[in-house]
Amino acid sequence: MTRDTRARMIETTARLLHQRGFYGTSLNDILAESGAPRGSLYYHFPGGKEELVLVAMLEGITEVTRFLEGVFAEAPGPDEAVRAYVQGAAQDMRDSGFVYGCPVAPIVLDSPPKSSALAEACREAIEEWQRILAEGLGSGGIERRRAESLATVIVSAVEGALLLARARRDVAPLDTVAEELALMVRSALPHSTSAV
Amino acid sequence: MTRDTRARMIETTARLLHQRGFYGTSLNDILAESGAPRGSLYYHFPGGKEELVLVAMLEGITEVTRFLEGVFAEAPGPDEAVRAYVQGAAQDMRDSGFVYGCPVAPIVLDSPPKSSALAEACREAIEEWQRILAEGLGSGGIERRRAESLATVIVSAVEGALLLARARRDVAPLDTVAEELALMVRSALPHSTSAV
Amino acid sequence: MTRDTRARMIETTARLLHQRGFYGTSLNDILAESGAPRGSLYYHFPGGKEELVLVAMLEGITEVTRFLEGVFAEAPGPDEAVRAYVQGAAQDMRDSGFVYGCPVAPIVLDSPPKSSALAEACREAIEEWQRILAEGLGSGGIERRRAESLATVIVSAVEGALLLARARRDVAPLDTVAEELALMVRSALPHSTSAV
Amino acid sequence: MTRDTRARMIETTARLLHQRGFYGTSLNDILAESGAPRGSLYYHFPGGKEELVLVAMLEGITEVTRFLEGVFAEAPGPDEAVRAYVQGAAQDMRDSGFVYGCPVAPIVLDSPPKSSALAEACREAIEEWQRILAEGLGSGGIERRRAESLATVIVSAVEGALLLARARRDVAPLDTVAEELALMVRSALPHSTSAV
DNA sequence: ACTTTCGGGACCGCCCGTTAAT
DNA sequence: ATTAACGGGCGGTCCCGAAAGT
Repeated sequence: MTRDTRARMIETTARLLHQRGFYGTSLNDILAESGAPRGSLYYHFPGGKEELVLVAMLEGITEVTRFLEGVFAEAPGPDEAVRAYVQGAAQDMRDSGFVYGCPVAPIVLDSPPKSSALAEACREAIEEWQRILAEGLGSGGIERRRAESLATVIVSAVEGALLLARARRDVAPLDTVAEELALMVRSALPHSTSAV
Repeated sequence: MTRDTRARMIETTARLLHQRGFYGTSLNDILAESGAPRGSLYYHFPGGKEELVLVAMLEGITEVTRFLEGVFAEAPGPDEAVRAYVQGAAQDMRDSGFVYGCPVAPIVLDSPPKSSALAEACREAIEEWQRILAEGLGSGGIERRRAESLATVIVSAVEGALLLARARRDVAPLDTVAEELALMVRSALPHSTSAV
Repeated sequence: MTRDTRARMIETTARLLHQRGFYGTSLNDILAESGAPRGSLYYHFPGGKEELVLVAMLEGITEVTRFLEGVFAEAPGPDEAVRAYVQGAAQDMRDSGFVYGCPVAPIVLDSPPKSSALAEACREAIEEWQRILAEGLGSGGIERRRAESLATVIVSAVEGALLLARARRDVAPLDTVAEELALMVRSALPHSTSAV
Repeated sequence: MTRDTRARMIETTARLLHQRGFYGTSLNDILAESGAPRGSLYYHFPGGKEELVLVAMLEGITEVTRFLEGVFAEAPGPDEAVRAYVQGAAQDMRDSGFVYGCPVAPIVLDSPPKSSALAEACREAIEEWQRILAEGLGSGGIERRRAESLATVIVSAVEGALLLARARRDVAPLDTVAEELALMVRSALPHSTSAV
């Protein structure tokens, strides 16, 4: 029961963070939706809201990281890996009714107070994703510096496309970005003939 | 004095929205920082917080739109226009101490309630920016469909790069995105030899 | 236009007082419903809310007083006069959708602050109605002391029956009270055989 | 301590409702006078003001109901029971410094919004009192229909006399009504000689 | 290990009244 | 006779966190 309560609180928190950000997510809502009593929160998360949010965000980050590692492990080439990454994000969006996007974006834009821990975690998550992408592109033969630039563009474009998709309630921007990023990566590959 | 009070409230609201989003921006903060009394708020904005936020956001949107139109009018080519656009965003970020990003992003991610007006305005702003970009790219000779795809990627990448820049408190992601997007546009131009 | 605005404000105030009492009636509501601008209120009623309420209440009191005088002037006997009085109140209730009751009751029960003027007016209105009733009954031959007692009972029963009628949204209590009070008065008449 | 805080809030609420009605009774006043912190209110009464008011009113209603049942159980006859009932009301008025009247009257006259629960409770309380009175009179030998009519008149007259007493800050109207109602009931009793 | 109850401050919106300018 | 623009305090609700009590 203990684990259930704790896990349910984390899940609910993650969802509410996506929907309404840090300040828009109230502990009361979390408690009400997860069915946990008030006291339990401070038993499981003595650090209060910030700790709970951090844990929920870290779980989301880990999922994204795992997924990103997976696509590079499984895709036939870097361009296909990137396409799969973006399409995975699109799927999450669609499946969740345009709620689930990037787990760090809402925190970054709300910039909660006393948030060195939260802000740090956001920064590190983004760096990790960039690193994985850069390595994946590098393995495909793209020169290191270029790969890092492309990784930055890819992370940026996906973050932005998630935002556009949510605003339109339509995954079309993610589809478009998936194609263009794949093309961009292909163009950067060493033996590419750059056919568009 | 009238204009001053009203204008000051809008300015303060815009800044706080960038810093902490819709839910993190309290009317008390706005009133305290703009030095306006509570009665004035509901005189100038009978619709309350939502109306004030809408007005502040619309002003920010207009600024971006104007700037975007300007870069295409003045730059020698579409690739340079895109570079100037992203560099303009980078400059705003730097000048504001990593506070000012996109005026619609915080609203989209907070998805305020009863907000058809706010959500609609966000959607329209993004479409407008995409339209301006697509037209600008089209004028440079890029085929219409491709221009629209690139416009989506550009808007997405800028949105995302603003988020990355904020997370890192460093405009490097915007610089990188500026270069890569310019390159991407140049590659799409008809007489391009696509040299990378 | 002046009279119109002023008169409309008074009317609206009277209605809102009946509906929600002194504290439940806001100047904003009055202004909104009467279509008058804010400044007009303090031009016509420098004393603010309390003065406006006093005026509105006094108009209502005068109407009741006039009606009460009328029934005694026109009815064939005191018992019929009392019946007509109560039925008049019932008609007001019904016609107004169970909004209009006694003009002083909401003020008495809210006991507004600094209200010597309002409270005094309520007290005087009640005394006036009792006086008219006592005189009317006395003219019918009922001994003076008894007439005064009956007047008190009649005013009380009507006040209470208005409250019951409103609570039930049904004028039945007023009909019942009309019959019983008429009977009570007839029983008190000198030549009455007290037949029921 | 739990019971104390909750009970104190209810008591204070009841008193303030009598004094100033629903809209004139602020939660701030209640909290200040009962010494309870804000959080306790929404813990004990999640429904907010309306729930607190409902509970306070129901307690007052129960007291009246108990008292009414008591007078019929103890008085030698229906007329004496009615006299005792009215005198009980008079005593409450006097003892409370002309604050305590009927617990439902202030709510009925303020007709709070969204208040089906409150309005319903008022209606039911009045019906219950009428029922008790009608039964008590019926037990004394008064025919059922007449007893019901008299019950309506009695409840009405007491409600009204409480209002008159409060307006005058004098229980005289209640004394008068006590005598006249007792007389009225006696006249309606089967073996009455109807001596006045 | 977990819950109940407290604590008080912040939220946004509305309140009534005033002022300076017509 | 009316208006625009304050002025600031109070409305009910909800906030996050802690304490007391199992």
